[in-house]
Amino acid sequence: MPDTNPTPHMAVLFQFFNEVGIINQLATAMFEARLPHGFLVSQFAVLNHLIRVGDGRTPLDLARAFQVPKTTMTHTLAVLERHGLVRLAPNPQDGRSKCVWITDAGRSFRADAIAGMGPDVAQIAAAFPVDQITAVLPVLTALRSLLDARRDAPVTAPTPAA
Amino acid sequence: MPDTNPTPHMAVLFQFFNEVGIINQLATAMFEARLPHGFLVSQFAVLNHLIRVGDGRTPLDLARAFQVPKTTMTHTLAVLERHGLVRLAPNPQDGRSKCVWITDAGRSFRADAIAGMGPDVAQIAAAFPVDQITAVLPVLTALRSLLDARRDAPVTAPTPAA
DNA sequence: TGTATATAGTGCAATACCGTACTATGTAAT
DNA sequence: ATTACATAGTACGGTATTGCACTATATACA
Repeated sequence: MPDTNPTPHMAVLFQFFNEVGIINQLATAMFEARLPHGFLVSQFAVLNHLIRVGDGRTPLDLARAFQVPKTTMTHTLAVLERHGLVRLAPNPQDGRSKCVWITDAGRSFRADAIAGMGPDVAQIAAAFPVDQITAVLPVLTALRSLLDARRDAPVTAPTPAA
Repeated sequence: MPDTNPTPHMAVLFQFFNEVGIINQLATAMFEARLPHGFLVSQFAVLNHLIRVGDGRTPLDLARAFQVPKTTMTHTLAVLERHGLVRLAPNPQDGRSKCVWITDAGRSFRADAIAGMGPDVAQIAAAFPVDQITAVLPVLTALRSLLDARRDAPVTAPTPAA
């Protein structure tokens, strides 16, 4: 009978990914409660990114930044464009491509959203030592990089004749 | 003109939640690549939970454990039941409720899945100090608890105007 | 007992996410 | 130039997720 118990390493990683998943759900719900009804964090995140990192990027750039499939980004951008929060223009550098520009309405939307989230974040910061979050960030970033790199070169199942 | 820049605390928390979201996506994709085609981590996670914590629980217990709406758990359990991986029985303690039991097929499914994930986890453990993950876990758990508690008593602030 | 209220689960509809396949455009090799 | 191949974006379909409304059962209390 094979061993069906995960190794200690697996147990730690499972627990880690489990916490990560739950935190993600709770934080998503928290932030979405502060967005206008029907808007999603994924949409806000794109607007925020366009301001933080700069707009004029291509949809594919954005898809890579958020690690989502390009079809997902197409959809997200379509929603934002439908609401007038971004504008899609042809990419003068590449006829296949487009550039994403945030509109004034998009800037307002983001500013209002951030303002609305302020009290929540303040409450968290008051109840939880932000230092600890800061301390944890490098580990998360490093692990994210590893997972990202691994994605392009996953473990190849034991191929005897490789 | 109002300040549209997030506070330093907000910036840290945004970055944190962003990393958490991306790690969640990458880890989900990694694990799902090792599940039989079409199965999702959310389904595997329930099976894993039933073995780790014990089966015979109610759907609502499971929904709470994973912090998902009960309708989501209904759906996940329906998929698992359709594949014969869990069995739903009436709850003798409560006529409104049910009990979820994992089947032998469900145990095999979980064991196979964990075995399939082994090489990935081993590769990560080899390339990344698991000690750091272990060290980070208490912070995540504490923050998760805080978010969870906050969920029932959020900041009372004017909801955004649509 | 009877009535009001709370809780467990589900049906339904809306939509986000994402894989596949396709079009259009760019790039490289000859 | 022509051909082959690579890349950016999208249309479409399938499924997960989730809010709302509903049923059935439990609980509290008069």
